[in-house]
Amino acid sequence: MIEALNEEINKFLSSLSNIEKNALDEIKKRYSSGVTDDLSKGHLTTNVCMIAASKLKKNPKELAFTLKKELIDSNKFKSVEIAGPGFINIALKREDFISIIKNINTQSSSFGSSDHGKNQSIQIEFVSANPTGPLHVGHGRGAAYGDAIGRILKSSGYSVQKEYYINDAGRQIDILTASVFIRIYEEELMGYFPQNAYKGLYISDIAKLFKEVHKVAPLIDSKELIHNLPKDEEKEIDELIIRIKNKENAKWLDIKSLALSQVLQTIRTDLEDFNVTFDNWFSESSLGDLTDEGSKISLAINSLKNKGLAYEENGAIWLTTVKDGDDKNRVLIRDDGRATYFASDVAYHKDKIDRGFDKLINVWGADHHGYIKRIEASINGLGFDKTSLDVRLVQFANLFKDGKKVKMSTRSGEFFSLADLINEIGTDAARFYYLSKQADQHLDFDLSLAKADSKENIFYYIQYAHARICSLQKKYLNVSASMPSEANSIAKGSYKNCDKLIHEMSKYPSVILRASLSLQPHLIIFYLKDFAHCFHSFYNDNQVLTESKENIEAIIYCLNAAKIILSNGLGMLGIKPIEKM
RNA sequence: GCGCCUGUAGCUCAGCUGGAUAGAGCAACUGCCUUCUAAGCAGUGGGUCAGGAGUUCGAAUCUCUUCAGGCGCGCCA
Repeated sequence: MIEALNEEINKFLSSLSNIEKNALDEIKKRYSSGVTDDLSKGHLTTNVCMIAASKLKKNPKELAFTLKKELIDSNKFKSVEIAGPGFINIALKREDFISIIKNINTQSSSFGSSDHGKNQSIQIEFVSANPTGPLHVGHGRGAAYGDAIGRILKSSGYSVQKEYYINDAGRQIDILTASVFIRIYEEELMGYFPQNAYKGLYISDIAKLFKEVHKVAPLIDSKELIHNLPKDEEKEIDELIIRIKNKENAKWLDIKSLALSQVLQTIRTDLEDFNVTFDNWFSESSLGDLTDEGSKISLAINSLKNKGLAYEENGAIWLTTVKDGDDKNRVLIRDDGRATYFASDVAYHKDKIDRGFDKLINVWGADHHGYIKRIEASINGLGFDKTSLDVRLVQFANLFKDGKKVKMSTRSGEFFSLADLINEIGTDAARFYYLSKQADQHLDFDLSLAKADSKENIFYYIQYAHARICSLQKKYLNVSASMPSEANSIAKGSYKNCDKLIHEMSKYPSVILRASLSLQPHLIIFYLKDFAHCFHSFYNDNQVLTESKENIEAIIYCLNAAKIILSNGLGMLGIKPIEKM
């Protein structure tokens, strides 16, 4: 019915005298019509008169008076009122208001979806954690967020691709490989273990597996490998890596290959358990090498050089990023000839754009915010529109258990992994609490609360509403052959108590649209909380199953719509509704 | 020092491209279970939207500024 209202409003706007086309277009763009906050203001409301008034320098109430008359004359609505500074509030005819129930039941799982995206292609890159160990709870938030906005955008009519970028080419992978190497040759190396190697149990597991699948030949010279290494922790591990690569290259490559595939498999499994899947896994190493002139990384850097944006200084190759607002220019190729992580990233983003997406979304940890300017500069430099990239920052989540903060560090091996979290509270509750606050804000994740059977656990509050409806339906089907398909007594007005519930349901599509435009899943959570409250209140006021047969049918039909709302809303968050508590 | 984010009820947070009396949960206090799941409902109290100035019909929302807190400022990834 909002469409019908807007149609009348547009007719009204066009009929205004002395209106320029520009002004008309702007008013049409800026005004909004929607569902009222609550029934005391009618069903629908529009601010068009206030918007038009400021544009046309007229009195909003005068405009409202004229519009009101035309809306009444259209005979499409039950009543029209002017309110406050110039709002127009509309009450729908009973049958139009009630039609929302049938609408939801008919559209069912697709209710709330739209074609707003017009099938534009969006690529979302998220998680992309270094494959050096299992995912921790910090990664979980990015995973939940990226996956949720993927689901929301898809339902809003976008063609979505979800991608994981595997940083499998850098120093971190070398450290991972060295860590496994040391565990494999623990005895020969006489228990030597550098400070900066990864200490997690999974390293030993990979070492053990390696020994099972490969014939482990003895080291050529174990003493030489660890003899007289630098004292500095960083230099120590780097020197060790160089020595192993030089002296034991075949073993190094075998170990690296197994370590990487094992860690990636763990990550993939953890994500699947977390109900997150990717359409594409993109490997950094596939960007190739600087020594290969035809590689993606060489082509990207040459393109920047040819445009005069990359220059040499102090033996390194730099990209001018300052003109795009960066603090300083950035190094692409180090003075020793190796590419930086940034160079790979430039090539990666070029590749993404070359693949033809209309829009790219990167979900990054908030600690990377200083990185945005330079990547935008590189996109600009490559001749693309930097506004096609939207970087969404996700703040770290602090985990609290029994009132104490849980620390996380991959290297020390002491961390609360995503898998631990899933074991502790389950995938759905974990996703729910990750998404319960704006992604770019700090989140205190309280494990005890997420598990609690108490009122303050909003996750169960919402699920409880769904379960209660399921329970009613089950009881109804004990005495009836099939689910009802009409809400006659509500339509006739002989059962009015659920109007508030219906009104609340009618807000759902606009909530989804708003969440998709702003990429904010938490809006859905807040809506669901309000909606669940509305349902619980209704449930408390009515003894449904003792009503007349006609009323029972009408209410069960109506509550099925409510169940669809809850189920669809949770579905946007990747959460399964609970049928029984 | 520069940049980004944040400051709303005792606590944790919502608040749409500026709109109607600033909302919710928890905590506190009152009530509601012989009836569909009380993990529920109804109600009461609680606010100078950090401070100040500006923009306008209208500001928690936009601009400037002060104060307070967090994060980032590598030829790391």
